[in-house]
Amino acid sequence: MSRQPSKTANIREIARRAGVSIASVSRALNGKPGISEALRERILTISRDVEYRPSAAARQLISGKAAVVGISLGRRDFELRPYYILLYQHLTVALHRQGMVPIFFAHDRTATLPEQAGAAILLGEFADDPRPALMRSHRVPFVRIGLAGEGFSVAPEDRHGIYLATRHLVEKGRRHIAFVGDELTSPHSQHRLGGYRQALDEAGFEAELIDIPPNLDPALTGYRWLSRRLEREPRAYDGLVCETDELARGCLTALEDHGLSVPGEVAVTGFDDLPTLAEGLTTVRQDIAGIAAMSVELLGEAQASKPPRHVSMPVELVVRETS
Amino acid sequence: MSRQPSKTANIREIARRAGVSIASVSRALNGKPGISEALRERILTISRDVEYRPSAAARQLISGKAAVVGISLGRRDFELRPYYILLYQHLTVALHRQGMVPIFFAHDRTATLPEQAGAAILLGEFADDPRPALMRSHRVPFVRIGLAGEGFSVAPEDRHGIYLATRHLVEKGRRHIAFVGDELTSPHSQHRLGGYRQALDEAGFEAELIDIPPNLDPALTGYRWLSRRLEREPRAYDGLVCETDELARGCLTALEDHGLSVPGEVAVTGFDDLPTLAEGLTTVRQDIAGIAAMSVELLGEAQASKPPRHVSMPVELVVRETS
DNA sequence: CTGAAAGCGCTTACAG
DNA sequence: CTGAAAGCGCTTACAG
Repeated sequence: MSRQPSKTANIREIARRAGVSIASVSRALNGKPGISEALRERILTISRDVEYRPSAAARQLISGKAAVVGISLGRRDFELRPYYILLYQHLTVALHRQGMVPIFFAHDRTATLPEQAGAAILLGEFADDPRPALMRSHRVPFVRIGLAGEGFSVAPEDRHGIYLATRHLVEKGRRHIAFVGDELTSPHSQHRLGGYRQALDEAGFEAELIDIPPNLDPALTGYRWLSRRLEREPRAYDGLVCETDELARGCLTALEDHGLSVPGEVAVTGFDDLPTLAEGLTTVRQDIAGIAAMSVELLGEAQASKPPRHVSMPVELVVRETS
Repeated sequence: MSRQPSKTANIREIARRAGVSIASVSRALNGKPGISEALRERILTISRDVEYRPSAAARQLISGKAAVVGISLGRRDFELRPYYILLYQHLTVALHRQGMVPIFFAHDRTATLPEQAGAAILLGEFADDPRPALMRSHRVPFVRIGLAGEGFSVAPEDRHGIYLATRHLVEKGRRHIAFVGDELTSPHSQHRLGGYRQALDEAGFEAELIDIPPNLDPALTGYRWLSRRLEREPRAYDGLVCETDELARGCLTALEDHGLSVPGEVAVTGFDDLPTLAEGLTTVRQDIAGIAAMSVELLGEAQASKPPRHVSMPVELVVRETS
């Protein structure tokens, strides 16, 4: 906004400033061997100073195989959830910044990814997911988002986030705190559930789980489930730790329809901090843009055959009106 | 799948086959002047034969301004709806086929689009939407999806689709058919509502509208609304024409919870034919991939300053178990 | 009307 | 470790 878009500096400009050849700059930038550490450092610094952005076009032209990154969406239309849309959004931006081009693949189209893309980002992984093996057999470098595992991966601190939310409710004096989750046996839920259990253990309280069957509409399903529960026992809980903001919204609506005040009689927390959806909701914020950027960074490492690693992205408790 | 990906023919290959220079091929392909009609025809024929695909990378490299297309999402987190995700998916693929690169812009980030992209696709337009004016003032060619209007646009046959669904219920012998919509006063709803009214008029029945307030979770909101209505008057309707599959899902659940059989006592239709969500649901199918492809085609026309046009994409009634 | 050549920004053998 | 040069596919002055 403030600064001129300016003809973004290219490799030649960096070479000029560093007083070296463009070949050296290219090597430094791409982490290729055959260059001294000192020179690499100097070049990297300069490229940062001039806010160098590689030209996707040029890279693609050379590689023939365009710098196309296939973004493989999750099974069971998990991908049709708000959280993922935000992720897509940031992923397209983060990839473009690095001169890469995104193409989306519905889960059942992922078999065609290797022939159209040179790298992949896997979303919504599940148990026995065939995609990692597929990528390996086609030698497609990939990063997965959401779960730690073999190879490169990025995930928010699920466990810690739920731990923070639960402990927050304990500190607020809540004693009957239930955990509301969607398919609690899934590996993904396991982490969040773990954080809940830990906080309750520390407080010496009993855990109580509300396991919503996997569903396309968590808010509606959560609403119905909680409504039935409250009909039988209106005072069952004074705190609800929800696995997602959507689930929290469903619970909030059910509480309202049953005349229970929030946070007076029941406190509620969510997870994700989605725009609009999390308005007024105490929740755990994920840095979705950060996750996207980190994924792309790791993808670069994967393409450079560096040793795999998992990165855990920090989360943050955001206290609003529901607790 | 069947044919080898094969190194796609390039401009040089076409020149070789035609026995001319690559400059002539380029001119022919791009409709540039300075080439005889006869030669142009010959070259065009050959390029068709070899299924020539221009290299986006090379073109971008030259134009400097990359073929970056900003996809601007709608207001109020409309974009967080399943339908749009499918659209994004097909849009990324369609753009890539034409050598263009997608970047997503959240609605409130659209102001930054002109400096980052050379063209735009606008989704989820609303009344007094400032985006078209913004694009014009920055001379960014654009296409909008979802509503006819000035300039280029693509939309499914909303009106006709709902007309088909409503007439279908009439033919099935339904007499008390209500229309369930989300924010019925919006321009988008107007079209669908029009199709409903037309079919009822033809049958000589009374229209009845169920207007769900605009909401982040249509399924839940529709569920609650219908539940209350059914508590007062269980036999109020024998047919429900829903504006979207999501709304239909909410209604179906409400009917189930009230012990009403579908389609025995009440028939239900949706709109969109979303995967999983529309399973077993009688609905109106949109050709989302077709809409995406057409948008990209029109974008090409917009960039070439051709006269603006609106394209209406056909829809199709899909009869399943709920009617 | 047609062609030979330069050049877009980058990577990568090939020399040194 | 470092550099000069070729080349990815295309467009566009510049000559003819």
